[in-house]
Amino acid sequence: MSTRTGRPPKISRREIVTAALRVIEEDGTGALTMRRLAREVGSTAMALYHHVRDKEELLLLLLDDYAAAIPRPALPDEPRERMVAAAMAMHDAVSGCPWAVDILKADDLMSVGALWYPEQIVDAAVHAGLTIEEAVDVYRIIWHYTAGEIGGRAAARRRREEGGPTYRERVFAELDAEEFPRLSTVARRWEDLTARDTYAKGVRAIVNGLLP
Amino acid sequence: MSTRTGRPPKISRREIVTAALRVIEEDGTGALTMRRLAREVGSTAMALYHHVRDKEELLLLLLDDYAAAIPRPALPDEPRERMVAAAMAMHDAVSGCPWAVDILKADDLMSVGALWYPEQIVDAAVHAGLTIEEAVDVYRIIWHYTAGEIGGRAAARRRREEGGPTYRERVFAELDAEEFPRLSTVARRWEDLTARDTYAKGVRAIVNGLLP
DNA sequence: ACCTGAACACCGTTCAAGT
DNA sequence: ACCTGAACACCGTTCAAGT
Repeated sequence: MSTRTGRPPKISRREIVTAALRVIEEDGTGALTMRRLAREVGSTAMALYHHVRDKEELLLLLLDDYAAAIPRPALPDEPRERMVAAAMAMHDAVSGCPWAVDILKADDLMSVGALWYPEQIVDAAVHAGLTIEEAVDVYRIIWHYTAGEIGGRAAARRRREEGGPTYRERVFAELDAEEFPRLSTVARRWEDLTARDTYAKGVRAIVNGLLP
Repeated sequence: MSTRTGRPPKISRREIVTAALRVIEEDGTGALTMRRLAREVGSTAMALYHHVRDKEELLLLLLDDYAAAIPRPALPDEPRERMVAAAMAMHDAVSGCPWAVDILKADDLMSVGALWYPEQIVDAAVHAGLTIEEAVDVYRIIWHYTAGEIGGRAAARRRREEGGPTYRERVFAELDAEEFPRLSTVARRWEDLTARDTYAKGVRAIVNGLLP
């Protein structure tokens, strides 16, 4: 029997997390401030601190909530293909919330709700003949690659939205063909060349390069 | 003959950049604020805006300066080995300034001063038999992996310095062995397993996986 | 041309007080 | 127990004025 006393809560963690996800979805991760979030749940910024320790804990909650909600695809049995498929599913999941990379990378591992991906990758690697230690290495290499790819793409999009010539464009426009013979031949096509999605190609290379 | 008039400058771009690098070296990238930097050069925050457009341009200048100062290693002739060596040199260079990842990734390419690395990698890839388009893909995959690895390691170090149990530690302590059979067997060794430097292993895998 | 001080519009977070 | 308002200690940047 619950006999807790005191003022009944006006807002819940659930409400806060839901509102936070909505804010990010609508106005991007930069818009998620404690004050904005408070306004969103009809309260004050300081009330939030009664439900989450600080902003970092909030982001962690957010991530768990988000990750747990994503459906898990059926994976092929063959270990190689299973690793690639699990990596791509992980990539898709995190692509949906690029802000998560900044939280996740701190521990080079995902939140509870997202541990399914590393579990699958490590398990498949062991089935492919690696030791558990090697399998962990493989997972981490794949994760670093995934985090780098998503981080890069998120930053590129942000830059594109801001408009105006990027630093790279300025640099590439006056590239010295003597010093950079290869880069100068692709300078004008760089935008197109780098717009292609090469994630799968990279994952396959890593998997093929690391499995016996 | 220079006949420019007006008040003579008290501070120069050079001075600003040098001071900024010193601040970062001494107190980390988080300590680099316009106000702190101004104090360091004996001026006001607002005076800085007469020499750099905004903080982003300052960071770009910083990066160029830093990258240009790094000595370039001699690379082996054999294309595969050259790619690996160039990637590792790039990794070393950027490791020295993890803050650079955030600037660089926006354009998935480096500053002028650092263009040497992609040039070498792309060139070696072409010598290994790839088309220029494929070579650019390889470079980008390597770069994403490199950025992810450095970003992850920088974040891990930051976290370690802060002390206290990480989120991962808490999660791993109560990991369900039924749901995560693989991860739970390595949970207690995770710290050690992930402390190992696997960058070279990853780069070799990518190179071997992508070259014919 | 270059520098300054005051001010703007923000942050995350703490603290003492209210209900 | 939960919420509030005021305040602290910051940010990057703009603007009008000085030399």
